[in-house]
Amino acid sequence: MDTILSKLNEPQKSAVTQTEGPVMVIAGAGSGKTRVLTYRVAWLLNKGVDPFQILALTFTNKAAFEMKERIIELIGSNEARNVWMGTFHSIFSRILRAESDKLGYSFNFTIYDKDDTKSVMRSILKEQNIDNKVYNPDFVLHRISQAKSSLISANEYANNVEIQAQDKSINKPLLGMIYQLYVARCKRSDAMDFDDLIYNTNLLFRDFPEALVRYQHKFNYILVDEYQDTNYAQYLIIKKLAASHENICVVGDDAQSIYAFRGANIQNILNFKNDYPELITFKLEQNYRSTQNIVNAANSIIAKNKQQIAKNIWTQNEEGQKVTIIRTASDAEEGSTVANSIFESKMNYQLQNDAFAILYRTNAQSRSFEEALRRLSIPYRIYGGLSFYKRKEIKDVLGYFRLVVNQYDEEALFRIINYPARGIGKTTVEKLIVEADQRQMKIWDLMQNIQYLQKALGNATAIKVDEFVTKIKSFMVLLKTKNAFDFAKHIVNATGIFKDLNDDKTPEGISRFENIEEMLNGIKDFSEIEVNIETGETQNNIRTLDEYMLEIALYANDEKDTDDTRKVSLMTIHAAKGLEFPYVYIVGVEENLFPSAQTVNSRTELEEERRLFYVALTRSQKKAFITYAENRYRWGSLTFCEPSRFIDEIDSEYVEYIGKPNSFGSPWGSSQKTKPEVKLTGQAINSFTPREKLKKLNTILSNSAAPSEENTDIESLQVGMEVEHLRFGKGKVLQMEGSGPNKKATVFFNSVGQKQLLLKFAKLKILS
DNA sequence: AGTGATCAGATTTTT
DNA sequence: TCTGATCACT
Repeated sequence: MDTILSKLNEPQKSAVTQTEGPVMVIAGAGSGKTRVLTYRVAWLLNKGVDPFQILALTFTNKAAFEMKERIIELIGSNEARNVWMGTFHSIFSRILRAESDKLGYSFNFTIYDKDDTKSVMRSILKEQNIDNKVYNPDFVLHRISQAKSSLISANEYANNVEIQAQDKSINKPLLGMIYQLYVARCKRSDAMDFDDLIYNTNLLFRDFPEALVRYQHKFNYILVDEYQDTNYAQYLIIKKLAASHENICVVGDDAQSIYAFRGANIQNILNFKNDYPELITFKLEQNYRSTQNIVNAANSIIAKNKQQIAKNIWTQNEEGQKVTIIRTASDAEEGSTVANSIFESKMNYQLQNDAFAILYRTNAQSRSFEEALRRLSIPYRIYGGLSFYKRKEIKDVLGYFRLVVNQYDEEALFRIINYPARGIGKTTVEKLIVEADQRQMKIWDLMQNIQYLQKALGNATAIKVDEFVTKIKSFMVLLKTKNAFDFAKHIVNATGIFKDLNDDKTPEGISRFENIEEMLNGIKDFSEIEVNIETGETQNNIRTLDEYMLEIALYANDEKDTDDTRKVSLMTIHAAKGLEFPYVYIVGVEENLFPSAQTVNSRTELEEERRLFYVALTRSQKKAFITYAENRYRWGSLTFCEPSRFIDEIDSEYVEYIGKPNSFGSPWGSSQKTKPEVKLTGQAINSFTPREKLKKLNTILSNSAAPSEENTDIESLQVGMEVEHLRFGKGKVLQMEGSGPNKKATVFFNSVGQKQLLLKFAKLKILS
């Protein structure tokens, strides 16, 4: 264990070994936060603490998984698997299932995702004849989410004089009533939304003190990662659980708080000391990730924020290259510029695709980069966006799974009751809803009473509904006996979904079919690998589909990559939190996009955008690029864009500007400040001479092949010729393909073997 | 009841 | 540009 400690610096060491009492670790970007958390858990385990007594809350399930893997490596034992480690949502959903009867839910309660909640909300508004323009479903749901994160129940909301007055003043007096209806509707469906998982845990601990005491006793050591992003409801859970032993360690960085829009309360970290007067605070200020230039540039940005804990982030790393700011004419050019730049760096430094990340503010921006990367045949992977589990065909199949597990799941029921078509249309469903309402029954219970059905729907339709019910019931019988894979296969066959999609030979149909197959494969993997969560042993028990459902409900966003090709990463900055890449491109850095138009009128929101920019910049290890376009297609039409204020805010000492020769005025628009023109004074750490560097930039900036000396030569290049490459030395051309700017050559080099080169970039000299 | 066409609205970020 | 919601037609 001492060898482990030797890998830590002084403040890290203290943060790891101070296991008793309340501890707060303020960890600057790249200061080894994850390392401290990992080592702290390893340290506890090594001291003999029972893994079942450690609760470690992370921000994503992926982070939890990776941390467990590292701890296992560190202590050389699978014991770490038994640590209660995961997101607030996954850990407390586990606890809620165990205690579900206390709160009036069943063990198999469904977790509604955003699509489900939106659909619930839409149908409530429709039933109540409420104008969904005034009561925009997203707005209403956001409001309800805020209330739940502040532990305000629907009844409290509806009866609170102040809230009601406030809602009236924004002309939305019905919000309280809608909230009540929404809660009743979820309850009736035996379903919890994401906020309920936290809210109901609070209810459990409030109303069942013996349960609270049990968990207080169970979790002797509590760790919370990304503490700056917790909301009030989460904060209170932690506070209650830690109350008896106070062995609580929170780790975070106020400068990286970027989830206030989701209810995160930055005060949780700023006020932590008030709750625990004995608090010991450690600050991790040495950055191990980035070059000096990046650290300094990031510091100069974040200094513009008023609300923050004082800290001094520094690094011993090399000075590095300046942050390069690139102007392009359009979003399409932005895409090709970035793709070309990646291609070039790959060639020049022999880098892998996974050394690069493209970070943007909104998911919608990914398109131009996808297209440009595809044109250069650079593999990429988009994180976030439309995840696998959100695809229509997948949700349809999941609808069956869900209904079989929980028959009261109305969202699932409505989705599949007529898919594939079986003659139960919209009118029938509406009649069912009305009838169930009148008889004060749940829809599923009503559907089992054939007399009621006949009365409400007529004989012919009643039979169809009855057949549907019989089918679902037959699935329910199989659920407990078949393993997940066999069961899922049975469902897609018995319902006709498989045949339905197999018959569809359009490209979309084929892709849907393949997605279903992929899901079945995923389920197969699941049902074959059994890891006992209590002991960590693998067993041969069958894993049933309801277990699968529990697993995926909260993992819907961590889609796993199926092949292991190294790829360029494309993601939003939010999704990039906690990650690092050698080369980072922050793109679309324009006013009204980043910062986003909705945030520029409020100081707190603007500060959050600035923190977001800080997070983006501090993802980079070696080199950061910032790009913006002067024109961009937004919702179909071309709009003019101005560079973001954040570009101005970086201390000019740490940046270099690149733009095409400005044909109309200063490249900085009408900006009053004098801006440095193209400035290339950065002390390059690589071997480029300034002249080569300029040439490189020119290449980056040109979309079409820039005709340089080499390129004119290249026109005459043919198979069999001897060539010389700047980096690889002498070689022989084996093959040529493509034409114009996309002309490629396969060359065998004496030094490194066979390489494929895009002639536009490869600085080849013809020798013979 | 089911299908196809037309039109409006969307873009902030996510467990 | 793309998705979904609504409407008209079969």
